[in-house]
Amino acid sequence: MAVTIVENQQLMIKEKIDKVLCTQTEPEPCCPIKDIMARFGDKWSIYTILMLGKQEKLRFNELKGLIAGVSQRMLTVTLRSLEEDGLVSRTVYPEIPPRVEYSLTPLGQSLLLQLLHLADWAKLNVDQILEARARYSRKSV
Amino acid sequence: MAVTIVENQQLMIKEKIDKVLCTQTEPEPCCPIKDIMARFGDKWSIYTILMLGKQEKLRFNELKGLIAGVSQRMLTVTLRSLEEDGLVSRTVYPEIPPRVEYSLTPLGQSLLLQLLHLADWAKLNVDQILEARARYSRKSV
DNA sequence: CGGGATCCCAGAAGATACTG
DNA sequence: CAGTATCTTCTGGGATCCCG
Repeated sequence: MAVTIVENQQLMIKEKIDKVLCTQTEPEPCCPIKDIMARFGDKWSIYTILMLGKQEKLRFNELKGLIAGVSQRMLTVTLRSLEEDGLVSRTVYPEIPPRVEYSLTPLGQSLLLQLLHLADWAKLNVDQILEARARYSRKSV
Repeated sequence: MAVTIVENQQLMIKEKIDKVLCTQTEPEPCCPIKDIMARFGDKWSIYTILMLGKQEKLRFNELKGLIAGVSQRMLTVTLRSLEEDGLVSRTVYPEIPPRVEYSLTPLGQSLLLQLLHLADWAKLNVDQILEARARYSRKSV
């Protein structure tokens, strides 16, 4: 019956959730999602990854030009963080003037794919969300 | 040839990225990802969604008990935000003492599925990331 | 019980100036 | 050019008090 299929799916979802939550009550080792989300949940990481996904190799100021509104400090911080996690690689050419090129690592590329999935969801549902917001603001008037 | 297949895939990815970035240089209407990420990129939204995914209906203090470390203010703020976007529904029972139940809307459930995909990626790659971090910290000594 | 409103602080983000 | 250093500003979030 359709019901049991649905129920099975629900069960699988719950199992997955359990695994994700893991030892959430404990202080430390824990939660992959939260850790991962913290990486690219910030304001600039996503754009950085997307830009590098488009262009493969980019120098610092090229990136800065492509990401509207980012300050050079925040771009530095963002790139460092991504480099630290092995999502972005940084190549310094010891020339004068100096040249530094950034690109996605294979790991970074695989994350990009995930982000694009998420983007699909977002595009698919953005109207519903906007509608919900409008409804909400109307209600609270 | 394999090469052209890979190239085609790359092309599709770049097209997708273009769509996601859309008019990123313009100030306003823009970027679904960023908007969506801003919703659950914060500290507590994910946990809230996961918990409601597990339990269907939860009262405020039940939720507070399940999400380790959340303050009542932040839980309130988080729930309001999720409700505003139509991801969580809030049902008030006008009793004494008052009772309020929260649950995921269909939209929220579909987001949950996406988050679980992301969690799969995270679990699959968490070791690589930790390794990269270790390498990075060793390098900078 | 389930929050709303207010106050306050630490740490994140921005602007600017300087350097190898 | 690609940063680092420093200063300031802003915001997320905790603590507390209150109400229906």
